[in-house]
Amino acid sequence: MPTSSAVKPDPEKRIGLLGYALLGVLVRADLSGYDIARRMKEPVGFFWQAPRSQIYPELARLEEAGLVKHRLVRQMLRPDKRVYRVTTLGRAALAAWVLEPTPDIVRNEFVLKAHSLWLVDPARIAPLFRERAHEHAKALALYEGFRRELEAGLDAQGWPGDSPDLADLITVGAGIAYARSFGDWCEETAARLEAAARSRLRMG
Amino acid sequence: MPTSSAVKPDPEKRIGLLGYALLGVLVRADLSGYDIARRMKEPVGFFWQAPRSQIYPELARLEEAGLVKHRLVRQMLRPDKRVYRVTTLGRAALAAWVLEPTPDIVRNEFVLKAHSLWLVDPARIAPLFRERAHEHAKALALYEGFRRELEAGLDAQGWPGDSPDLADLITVGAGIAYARSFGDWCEETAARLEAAARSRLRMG
DNA sequence: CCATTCATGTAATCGGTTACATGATTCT
DNA sequence: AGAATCATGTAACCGATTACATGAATGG
Repeated sequence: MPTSSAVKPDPEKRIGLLGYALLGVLVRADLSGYDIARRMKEPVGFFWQAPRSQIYPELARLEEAGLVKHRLVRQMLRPDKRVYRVTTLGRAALAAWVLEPTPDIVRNEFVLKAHSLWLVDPARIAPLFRERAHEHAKALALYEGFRRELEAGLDAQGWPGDSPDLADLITVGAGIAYARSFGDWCEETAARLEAAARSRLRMG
Repeated sequence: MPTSSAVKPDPEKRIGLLGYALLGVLVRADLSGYDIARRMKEPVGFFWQAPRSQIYPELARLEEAGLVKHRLVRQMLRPDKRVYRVTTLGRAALAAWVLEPTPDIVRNEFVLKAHSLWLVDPARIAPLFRERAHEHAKALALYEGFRRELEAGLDAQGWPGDSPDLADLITVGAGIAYARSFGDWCEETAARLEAAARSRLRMG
């Protein structure tokens, strides 16, 4: 019998990806849960999403763990709000997590459908790919606009220092890579399916 | 007061993405749960994953819904197994799902980390991106090998008919697009971070 | 007048991960 | 002798989605 005494693996609450996502938003600016939710839609939502119902309890957990703290901001025309700030401990935890190894898990519903597309008349699916290509093109234009702004800002500075600007540039770069490559794939696929539909017609 | 009588929204069990993922594997060949699990790792796992603990109960649910059925295959040197087959109903459900609209949700842990990379010394993160670029390059070579084989098979056939070959080609195409574009992004980012590290050195 | 914004949450449910449990056979 | 393969599952937990609940102020 070894010295083990049925120890529970981890009594201190471990922080998950959602927690780091929120910390990543909060290190850039002090925000209320509501404001975080907005940013989890718009810039951060391009690579990570979280609804309010997930954000509020997670903020409480982060505070319990000492990674953030809040102060009450009283307002008269709007409801009072809790504004959160990352603590030194929280900042250190986030920085340490960045250097940890990252598994590469891909879960793509559209590709999952593509895998079974052979069950369906190609003439009926081709438009779905055309449409999707169009959406990616719109997203691409948006991201490229963001990137131009960020590049202008960085050129003015000379070098980034400890501001998040370089990280922002890198992040939109990922969005651009995604939108462009999947957009191209959608168009290529649409073309292939249209060709398949034509040869089907000829063959009866 | 309207005519509503607090009806539960859906008494018939609704099938989720996991169910369609399994159907998509099973329409191609009759398999045991164990064999499905293997394919959920290797070819399908490139865009959708599922462990055995998820697969076995889901197969039972699919059978209850009449979308698959199984027969017992007795073996003498190996344990007996249940081999599943998709029913006509299951095939129709899968085909219908392919034509449904698909939300575009991206959740990328590596990009989430990149968003907070400005908290860390660039000289320490650059290698992580170099490494990741290398992994994508390896995956890319693998996928391109698959594609060559599939293309050879399709050229021989002339046109795809009702076989999954064209869908396979399209699916590896997505893998290639992903591996190439994220690989390039990783290299570009590594270069940028190395440059940032150098200018940091100069500035002290 | 109705929808939206600001602001906070709870509850129920579903989907996914990790660990546990068993047992013969074959490979190193 | 020990690890891996074939074959089936269960249980506990965690993370994420959807729906519910409240209430003032502003904009169309």
